[in-house]
Amino acid sequence: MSPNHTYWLIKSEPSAFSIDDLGKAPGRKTCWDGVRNYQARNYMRAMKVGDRLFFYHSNADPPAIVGIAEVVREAYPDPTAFDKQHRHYDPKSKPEKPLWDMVDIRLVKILTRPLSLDRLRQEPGLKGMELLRKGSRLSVQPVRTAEWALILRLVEG
DNA sequence: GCCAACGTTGGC
DNA sequence: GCCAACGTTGGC
Repeated sequence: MSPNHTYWLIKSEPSAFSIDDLGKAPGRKTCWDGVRNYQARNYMRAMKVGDRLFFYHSNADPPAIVGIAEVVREAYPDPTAFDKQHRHYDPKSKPEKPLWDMVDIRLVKILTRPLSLDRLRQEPGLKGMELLRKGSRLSVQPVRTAEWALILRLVEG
């Protein structure tokens, strides 16, 4: 088993960008812009093409893992940080010295049966999962291989 | 809508 | 370097 992260979880509020939005995007691809947290950014920088991600709906009813995606382009500067009009504008990030990065992802599958946060909490094997940690707000986080495999088994019923 | 948890900012 | 104030996240 590789010591490097290969699995991740990314959060999105479905009212902002949902798994269905990803499914309807050209090529079922999107750039994952707008991340403005250093730890989340660093995790994105560690992503490799082919890494898989769980797509999680936060601020949703219910909050749940709703799909699987994969990394199709590794970290590169997030242009929304340079745009004064943009909601995620950050004057600290300059084109000649970008502070914030993004990756490109592609939808792999939409889960026919989403796995709710409640359901995940019922799994003893997921006790240490970052998503389930009290107060956890990281929007990009690593998922352990064992956690990934366990969740896939739940997905398959 | 509430509010706990968290990250960032800025005064000192 | 400390820490209060503030803004945001996200479950409920």
